[in-house]
Amino acid sequence: MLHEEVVSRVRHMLMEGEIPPGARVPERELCLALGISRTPLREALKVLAAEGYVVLLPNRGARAAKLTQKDIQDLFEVCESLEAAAGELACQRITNEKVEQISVLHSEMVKHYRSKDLPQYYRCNRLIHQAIVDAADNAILSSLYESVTTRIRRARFVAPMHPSHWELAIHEHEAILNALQRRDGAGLSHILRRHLRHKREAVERAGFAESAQSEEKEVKPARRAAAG
Amino acid sequence: MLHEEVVSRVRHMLMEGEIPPGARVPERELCLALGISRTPLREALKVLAAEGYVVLLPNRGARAAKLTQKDIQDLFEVCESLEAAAGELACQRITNEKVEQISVLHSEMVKHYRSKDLPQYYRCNRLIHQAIVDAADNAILSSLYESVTTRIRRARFVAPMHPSHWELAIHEHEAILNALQRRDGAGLSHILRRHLRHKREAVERAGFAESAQSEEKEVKPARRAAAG
DNA sequence: TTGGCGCATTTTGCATTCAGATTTTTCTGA
DNA sequence: TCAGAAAAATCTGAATGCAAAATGCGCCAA
Repeated sequence: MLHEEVVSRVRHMLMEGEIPPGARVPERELCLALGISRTPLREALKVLAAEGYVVLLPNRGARAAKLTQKDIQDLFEVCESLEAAAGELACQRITNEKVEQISVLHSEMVKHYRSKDLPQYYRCNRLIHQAIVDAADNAILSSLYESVTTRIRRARFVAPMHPSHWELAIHEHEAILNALQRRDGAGLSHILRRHLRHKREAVERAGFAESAQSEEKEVKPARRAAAG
Repeated sequence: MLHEEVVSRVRHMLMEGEIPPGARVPERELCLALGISRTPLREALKVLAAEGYVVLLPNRGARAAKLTQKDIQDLFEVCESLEAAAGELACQRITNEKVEQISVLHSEMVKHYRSKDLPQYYRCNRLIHQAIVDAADNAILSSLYESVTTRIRRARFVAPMHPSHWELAIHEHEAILNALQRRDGAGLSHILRRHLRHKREAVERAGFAESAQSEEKEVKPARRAAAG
């Protein structure tokens, strides 16, 4: 099994909350579950620590990193800057074909919006933002964006999404596509920022209750009830 | 020896060019040199790969990552956005004491400029930029900035710095301090961007000759002329 | 002389093992 | 019954060992 395979699988577990934030990462169990020995798992944990998914306590193993409200705020702020930068650069560098591809994705997304298919809508949404970032043709930017959005997604705000916010998001996406077609870097940058701020506001409204409680429990069941 | 210790030491080696870009990372030798076994070294290499300092080739070990002109361009672009974001946020959040500290650093830097003490000048310069980023009070931003600037510094453009550019940099720093004191986020953001662009231009002018040659050697003596 | 093939050596990736630290359990005494 | 201490069990961090892959070389044929 490749190291990267182990890293993704464990990262996925952390993302999905199979290992809840603050909980110890059970080395032994994971080795059993993945069918590997401790060596590659520990290597993966080091990488995940560098990525910010776990924290390593000397002689006390690894714990799944907590995502505080502040962490999420920080991630959103950085994400906003990265997207804004991507918008500026994308307008300078994007090809007509790429714009066309994004346009197609956009139509598809609107279609899913009309049929209120949230998962598919999210999928298209992600692909569009990803495509814009990739169009900036900056590998560093892409990798940081990937890292930041993944960590944001870890917070799992699958709130049902208020209809008014959803509609607003669609309108913003129209503006995004429009700015991209006009190669209006400043405009795209601006609208991307606003778009993400709105998302963040929606997320904060929806997420507060949920994350407040998970903040409380000091997650340390130790004996019994390792993961339900 | 702590894992982090190993990571820093090897990263330092990569930064200093003791392991030149593109060269294989000799596991065995490094173990000897650091007095450790392969296990912690390999863990460190995984982390450094995640950080982008080395690339891991399956069953072929690790190689020091190359820094192409494109990589440097990408890093500068991202760095610019991060600093701009930091400037905006810092103006909203910075305390008077922090501004005062930066002001002191600034004076010190000007002093070193007057006496043409480049290393000390660079030191103050770094501390000022770092302080502004830290004043943004965003842990994610700080860590990404740290990572990006470190990687830029790896390129080692210790060009003697043109007097005209140096003077310009000082003027820009005056403006930076001024914007910070006025809490002019937009202004600070703008001047930080311009400042970094100028640095990048200077670096590109100075660095081209140097990096062009190191670009050539395919650092892979092995079979001779693998990609001549 | 040169190009291709096969074998020995080296290197990589992972499992296993070992020493040290930590946590849990048990025992003792009040 | 309970607090504190000692001992056992567990867990972490690192070294070593082993199988598989890759590299280096030597040989053979054209």
